[in-house]
Amino acid sequence: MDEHVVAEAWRYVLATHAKAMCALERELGDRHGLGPSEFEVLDRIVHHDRKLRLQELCDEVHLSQSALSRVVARLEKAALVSRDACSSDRRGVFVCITPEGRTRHAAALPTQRAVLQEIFAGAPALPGLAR
Amino acid sequence: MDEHVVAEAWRYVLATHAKAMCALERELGDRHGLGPSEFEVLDRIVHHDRKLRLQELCDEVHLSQSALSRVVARLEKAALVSRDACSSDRRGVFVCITPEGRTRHAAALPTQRAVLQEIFAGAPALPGLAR
DNA sequence: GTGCATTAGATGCCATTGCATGATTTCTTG
DNA sequence: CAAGAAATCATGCAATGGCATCTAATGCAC
Repeated sequence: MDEHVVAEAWRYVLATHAKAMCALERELGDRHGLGPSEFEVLDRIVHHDRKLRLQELCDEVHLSQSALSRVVARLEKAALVSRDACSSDRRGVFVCITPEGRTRHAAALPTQRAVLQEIFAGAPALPGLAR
Repeated sequence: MDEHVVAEAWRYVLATHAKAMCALERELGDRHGLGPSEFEVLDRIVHHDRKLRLQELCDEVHLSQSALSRVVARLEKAALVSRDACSSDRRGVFVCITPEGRTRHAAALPTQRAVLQEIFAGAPALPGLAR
């Protein structure tokens, strides 16, 4: 692939990621007391609509296993999820979203959508995917 | 813009950023002892081919002013750049790349290019930009 | 069943980052 | 010129992340 195109694509990814992450951190944090990672985890659980093993979550979020472990720990401390033992494999841990977790996620979702909308609307973003 | 398209674009940005950053960190780190931020700063200076004010750099890299200050401090400790006083504005600091800095950058550049090439070749990436 | 490799998840440690703030210098206003 | 506002860069601090490692549980080979 042409080197110049790669460089341009990389600059686009870097810029978009930086802008979006920064905005998400600010908006989700100020408005809902959630970090992007916390929201992401809640979002994945809501999306699947069932309790998930930590390892399953690990495949879906772009975090190391250790970072995910800590995010879940923070969420549990905030009572937004609970960690339940897995009866079939006692090493495993199920992460269950609590009612309060659902509420917080539902409240934060429009904020996240709005931020991303804003970012990607501003710059045509991904012309190839955008139709 | 369609909500689904935005979500897809955001997933693309997240995934590409994570994969590329991780690979860059590994390859640049192992092969050349540079982090992505360090390389980025060297690259910007080489690109402009002159000494830059810290603030100018700040506009070009996606780092906070404080993070940039520390990256430059690390680069200085590694003797890859020098911090020179700015005579016209004694608050300012010029960042000059050293000969060794140029050498290291030149050595690392192909690695960076190869990593990005690999990432963006693997998945067609940005069809809209990719031709 | 015993022992060894493997897997799941938690944790110690360290590096990097952003925010708030500090110190110094420059600019602006009167 | 004096005083306060603004700009530039450095630094204290806390949060987050990854790597290596630890513990516990499972699976595999014999």
